[in-house]
This record gives sequence, C-alpha cells and structure tokens, in this order.
Amino acid sequence: MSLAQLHYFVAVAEEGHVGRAAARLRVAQPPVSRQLRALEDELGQALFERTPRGMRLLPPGERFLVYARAALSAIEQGRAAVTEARGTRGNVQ
Amino acid sequence: MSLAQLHYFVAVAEEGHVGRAAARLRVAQPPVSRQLRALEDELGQALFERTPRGMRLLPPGERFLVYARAALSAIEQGRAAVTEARGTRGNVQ
DNA sequence: TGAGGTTACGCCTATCGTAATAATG
DNA sequence: CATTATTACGATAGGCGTAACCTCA
Repeated sequence: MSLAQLHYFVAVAEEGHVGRAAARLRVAQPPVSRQLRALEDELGQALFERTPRGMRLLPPGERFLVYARAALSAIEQGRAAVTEARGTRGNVQ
Repeated sequence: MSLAQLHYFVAVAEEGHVGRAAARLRVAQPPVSRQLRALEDELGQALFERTPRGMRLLPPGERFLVYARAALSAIEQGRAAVTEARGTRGNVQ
C-alpha cells in the first residue's frame, strides 16, 4: 500500500470516475486504474463496481474510505503540527 | 512522504537507534537513515537529535509521532475493516 | 459506436544493499 | 578507538505516460 494509492482511491470514490479523478490529480488515467487494482489485490477485496458510466463504491470500499481519509488527514495534521512548530524549537537542549 | 518513511520514523523514535530500528524492520541501516533525512527535509524541520549513542526525538518529532502513529493505525484499521468484510459483500446490487 | 476502464511497453526515477567514510564521546 | 550515523555507488524495481485495446449499453 502507498499514499498515492490512498489519494487515488479517495479521488475516484469522490468522483465516481477514473478519468475525472485522474484529471483532478493531474495524472493520466492508467496510473490511477493500475494503483486501484493493486490496492484491491492487496486487500483481497473489490472496492469498486465497474459500470459503463464509471466506478461505484462497493460496501467494502465504503468501509475503507473512512480509514483512508483518516490516514491522509492524520498526515496533513502531522505536517501542520511540525510546520507550526517553527520558532518553537528553542528547547533543543 | 511515504508510508515507509512513517514506519521508519516510528521505529527509530521507539528504538532511539537507527541500527536497532533497521534490524526490527528487516532492512539495512542506510535506507532508514536516508528516509529519515528525506522526511526531515520535506517537513523543513529536524525531528531527531543525533548523538553518538543514537537518536533522540526533538519536540517537533514528538508532535509528529502522534500523527504518524495515527495514520499507520488508520491504515491497519482500514485493512481490517475490509478484510472482515469478506462474506458480507452480499449487497453488491 | 462511443464512453470509459484496462493492458502493453519503454523510459525514468527512486530505493535498496554493500562498502567506504565521517563524527563524537 | 569503538560505536553510530551518513555518503557513494552500482543494481533493481516500481511508477509514469503514450498508445493500443477491450467491454458494454
């Protein structure tokens, strides 16, 4: 699993469309499609249903989405916590 | 930032020692050392103090540790949530 | 037959491990 | 001078983009 996979997964879940997700991510479609499949392979579970109209989340995908967002959010918070720390690093001892 | 960097960071924070962290991660020392530095570079902030005895967390590192663990934990929970879903995927519709 | 997703393939970047090097108490 | 971290370097693997292909209503 990789952070890119989580980002791609969330984007596709939100767009319901690999093409739009890729555009939003400023990446070509194939990487998104591949990483999505790799993620499903690793989890041993399909996360999306493929339809001629796009991608629809399956129940396992819905469940995973919650934690994918949580993980990405934690990382952003961590980044912010460290960045805000600039100037507070007096006590290096 | 990568998940490997987060794993490496947490291991080093817990071990206080790149060598032991690497052994625990079943990886050579250099990758751990490099990824740690890359992480610090990306965050624009030192996370550890280097001593001849090993590595000690600096305040920004302490702050980041909380969120790094949260992110990794969320991923594990996500994995579990999907895995447990096996057999519950009746309503694919 | 058109909209959308996937596979093939070549290139490029990133990461690893071994070995050598630096730093510090 | 021993312990620990870092840098050099060659080899490998992973990921991207373009282009071609498949599928289904």
